Amino acid sequence: MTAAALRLFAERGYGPTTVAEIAAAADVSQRTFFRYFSSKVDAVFGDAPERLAALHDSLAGRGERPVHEIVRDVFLRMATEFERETSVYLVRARLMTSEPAVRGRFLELLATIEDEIAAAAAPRRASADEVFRARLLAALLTATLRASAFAWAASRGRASLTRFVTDAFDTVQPAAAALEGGR
Amino acid sequence: MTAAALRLFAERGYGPTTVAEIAAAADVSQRTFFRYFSSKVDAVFGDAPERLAALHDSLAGRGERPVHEIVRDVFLRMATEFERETSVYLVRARLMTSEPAVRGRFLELLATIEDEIAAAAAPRRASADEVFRARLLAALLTATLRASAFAWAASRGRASLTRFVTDAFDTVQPAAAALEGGR
DNA sequence: ACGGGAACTGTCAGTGAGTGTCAAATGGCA
DNA sequence: TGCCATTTGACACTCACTGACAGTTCCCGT
Repeated sequence: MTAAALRLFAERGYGPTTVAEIAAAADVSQRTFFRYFSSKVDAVFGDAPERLAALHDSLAGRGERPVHEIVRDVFLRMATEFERETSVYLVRARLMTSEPAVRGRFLELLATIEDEIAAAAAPRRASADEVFRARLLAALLTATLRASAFAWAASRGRASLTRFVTDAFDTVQPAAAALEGGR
Repeated sequence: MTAAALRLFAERGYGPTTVAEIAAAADVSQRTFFRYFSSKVDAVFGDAPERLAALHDSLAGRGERPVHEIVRDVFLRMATEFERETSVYLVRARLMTSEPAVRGRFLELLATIEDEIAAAAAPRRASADEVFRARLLAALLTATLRASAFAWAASRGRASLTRFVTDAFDTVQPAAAALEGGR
């Protein structure tokens, strides 16, 4: 179903493709489409729940390791998957840059990721200041993913996504460590 | 018209309020509403164009000053305005946290701001690597605004927004300076 | 093999956002 | 007053999305 949607989006563009057409291409009713995806744009990010769950589990199962290292690993794992199936994810990346709605949804997903990270980084019963620091840390970390994704999309998949992510984390590392370690 | 929309959103909530109702409250036709705002959610951020223009001008008119200092000043000026008219902007902030659509629009606006900053930070005829560094810098700088805005909204306007912004920029400063100064 | 309940799917009707088209109104300005 | 341009309203239409209900499929113990 996601496959049918992405194919149609790639062929005719996001806007001109109707949900009815996607449903027909996937041999289901329109109503069924909306049982699987809560919106048209969600069909583009069908795997979001799993990715979020993976992040959540990794953060929950961290021992003493700092949050930013966990996040770095998770993001790198994601980048590797993206590069393994470039064709699929490039369609997505292109939609992301051309269609405001898709871009918006992507940003919302990143915000959810950010919430997840911020929650994990804040100590139990954190002060307002600690909450803010956790949020800022999370914002910094998702900034790496956002910048990498856009740069990758702009290069049309020719540049190395994993290298972008690695570089981004290298530059952010000191600030992140300070936010987490520092008093 | 923005005033009428915000009032209705605050009274009945975002979802239940229809565009027809907003238009009626503002004594215009529904068609006219959509001439002023390209979507329902846009009525919440009626001042976005001006703010974007202000940022653009400040960036264009910078001499030798680094981008992150300019952005810091612009953001602080915005924060001051927000705190001057708390009642209006708190409605917005609350909608931002409760309504996914509003939150999405806010994130898109931030992304546009990010584009603006990235464009200003990248040298003319930049290499792919320089473009990425500019993007990352821009992502870091907007992260400060995002974290501050959410923290402020969470505190229901009781905490100091300008202090959040100041603190955020202090922690990001080294990384930003490195991204801009370092080759 | 069979009955029954649960989960899945289709049909239908409806709401509301957003757009194109064109005519009417409005507001300077000569 | 008459002319032009910009703004507004009215109407009709598309499409995303939802609620309600009925039919279908699948799985389970017997």
